[in-house]
Amino acid sequence: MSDTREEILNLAEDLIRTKGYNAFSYRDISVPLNIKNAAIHYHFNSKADLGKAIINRTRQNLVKESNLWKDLSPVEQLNKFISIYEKSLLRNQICFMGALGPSYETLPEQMQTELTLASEEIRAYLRNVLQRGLDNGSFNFTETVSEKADMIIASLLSSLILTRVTKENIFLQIRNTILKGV
Amino acid sequence: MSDTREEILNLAEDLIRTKGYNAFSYRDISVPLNIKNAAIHYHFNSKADLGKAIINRTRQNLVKESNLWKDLSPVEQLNKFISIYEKSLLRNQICFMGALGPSYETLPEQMQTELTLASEEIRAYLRNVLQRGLDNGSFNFTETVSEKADMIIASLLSSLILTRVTKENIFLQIRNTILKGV
DNA sequence: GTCTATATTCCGATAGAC
DNA sequence: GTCTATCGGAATATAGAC
Repeated sequence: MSDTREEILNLAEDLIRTKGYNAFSYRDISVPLNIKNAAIHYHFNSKADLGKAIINRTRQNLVKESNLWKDLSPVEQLNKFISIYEKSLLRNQICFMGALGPSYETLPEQMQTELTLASEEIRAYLRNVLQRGLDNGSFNFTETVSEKADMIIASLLSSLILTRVTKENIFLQIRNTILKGV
Repeated sequence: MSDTREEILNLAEDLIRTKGYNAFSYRDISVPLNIKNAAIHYHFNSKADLGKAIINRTRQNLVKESNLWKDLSPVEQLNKFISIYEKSLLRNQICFMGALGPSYETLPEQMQTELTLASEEIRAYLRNVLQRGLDNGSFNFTETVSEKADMIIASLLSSLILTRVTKENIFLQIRNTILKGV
């Protein structure tokens, strides 16, 4: 992959996760990268293609990372999962689901499809971690695995949003509560 | 307040909570209401003023509703609080915090201020309900009141977003988990 | 692969008539 | 209070030269 293409993806992802899909323009990419908007269109035919590529790359990243973690204990894997959100916080980003989900109805169909696929993969991954933790006795909770997974994902997603709005570190509180509850 | 002004507020609120602040235009309001965009500008000088008025109205609604509920038990008040989100779900809306929070950095300063004030009021209200439930023995949890309140708000906020993206009723799962945990 | 130049459309906002 | 008319700017996208 060309450097330019990757730099466009990196910058566009940051823009989506700080400002949102509908609030960034090609200008926000072309100026910092010192290129013209025609150059962006060479790499991505449309803004929708660019958006889709970003979600798809994130999906692939989860596959890669979960492969790297596959020999870790469920406890360690849960910590790795939570640390993804912590890294976002340090970059003043929210997660891509929290950034794109609220404007789901306005997204091009190909982005909606990609986003829904991503949500299924993330939830399946976490359900698997939680089930194995229950099986080997390192986790202990009364909710179903599905309920617990969705609760963890939901609270982490919002923690990044609420940290922005409240100007308090809601993420830290949420992480504490999650770890107490498994 | 004139009918037109209120109809603008109602429609704009729905647009924010279905599409987002940056994704709706005056056209989305003027066409359904059969008015011209100049008429909207008569009632609200700028889009920022309109956005601020919507958040402010929501703040006042919470004050009014919590006053109506003030003699209910903590358990009943928690159910009323959760039912606010359920009503949003039935209208295919997300809550205004979930709609505006992700694009916080792009909002006019007066909307940011109003939104942060709203978050403080909502959190304070729920903390109060939870504390009184602990005091009279109807709630039982080990987290701090502040942690519990933020966990509940965060999970409800995300439940509406995730219900859209996953096309499953995440809200129902989240509500079950919340009620098991207090 | 990147550029210049431009097409097209839409946006929020305002002036002034009624 | 609502209208017509218009301004100035910004958006995505494309054609064609280099």
